[in-house]
Amino acid sequence: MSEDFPLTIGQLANQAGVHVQTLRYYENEGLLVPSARTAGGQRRYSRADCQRLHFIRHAREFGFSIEQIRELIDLAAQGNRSCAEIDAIARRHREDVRRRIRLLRELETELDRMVDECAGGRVTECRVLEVLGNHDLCRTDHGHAGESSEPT
Amino acid sequence: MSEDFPLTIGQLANQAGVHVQTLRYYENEGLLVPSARTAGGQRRYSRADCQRLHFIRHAREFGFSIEQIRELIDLAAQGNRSCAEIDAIARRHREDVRRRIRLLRELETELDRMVDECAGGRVTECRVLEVLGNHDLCRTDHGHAGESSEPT
DNA sequence: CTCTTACCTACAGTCACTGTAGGTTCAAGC
DNA sequence: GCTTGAACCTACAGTGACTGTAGGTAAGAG
Repeated sequence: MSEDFPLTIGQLANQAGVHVQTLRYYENEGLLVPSARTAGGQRRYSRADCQRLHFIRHAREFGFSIEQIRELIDLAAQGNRSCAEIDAIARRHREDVRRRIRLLRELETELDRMVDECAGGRVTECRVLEVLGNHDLCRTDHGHAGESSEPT
Repeated sequence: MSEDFPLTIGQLANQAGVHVQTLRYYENEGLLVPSARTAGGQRRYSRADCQRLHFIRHAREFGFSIEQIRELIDLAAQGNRSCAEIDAIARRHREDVRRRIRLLRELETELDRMVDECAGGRVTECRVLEVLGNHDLCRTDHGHAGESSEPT
């Protein structure tokens, strides 16, 4: 299952469960530059590169942005400093997640009312269309709950 | 406050609280084609156009995608049909919202553990970095909670 | 008739990838 | 050493729902 280091891009992608293009993208973004290349220009990833990728992937699963991960990696490299800045990034992200949950729950409430009140007749008397056409039928000021393009 | 119809793009944008470019984008997408243009080529929006925009904006606030809104408008135009398809779109969307809430709550749990356990010392002993570097420290299989690029 | 404001089209940028085209390198088998 | 096929390379376009910009045109007031 485990292969010898250094790994090719395909071996690393396979091991980490990401696409080859994703690794090239991370390199472009300066997150994961392979520690070597062959004479012919092919990427070779060391064990440290591999650990770094796992850190990046895990942080992505936690919903941190590429930019935040870049900051985390930069801060992590200065082991002697206080970890206050790292904590601040994580706390800010948690606030963001909480805010998104709040907005989505308001949205769910409105969707529940809309869907449950529709008696299922003709289109002309559809409650869903009625609610969408008239903001006064909403209980909460759901304002901008669903439309922002923020990640889940 | 209210202006006479037909409205210019700027007047309509102002009234609806969207950017002028957004209206041009909706036209490109076939969602809101103004019912007239001046001899010089400037857009003029009727009262019906205005109502349609409010429908679109409200649906966007509900988190429906442009594609879903296109379908809703198409279905709404066939007033005599059963509204089952409209309900289905709304129900599917509600399921999606619920799934996103579930994933975000798992994420919040992990972030809570991570942030709360960090004692705030040096970077080298930072719990946040430790958790991100080692998936075994997670309680749940948060897998793909935070990384998908779905809208809030 | 001028001036300013608002409008026009067309295109690039956002985010975190994903997909494609067209060409090159590597490692294995002969 | 040579051939073959898989994996690799770069560069660029596309996703969704906008937002921002450049360079030019129309409308309406004075």
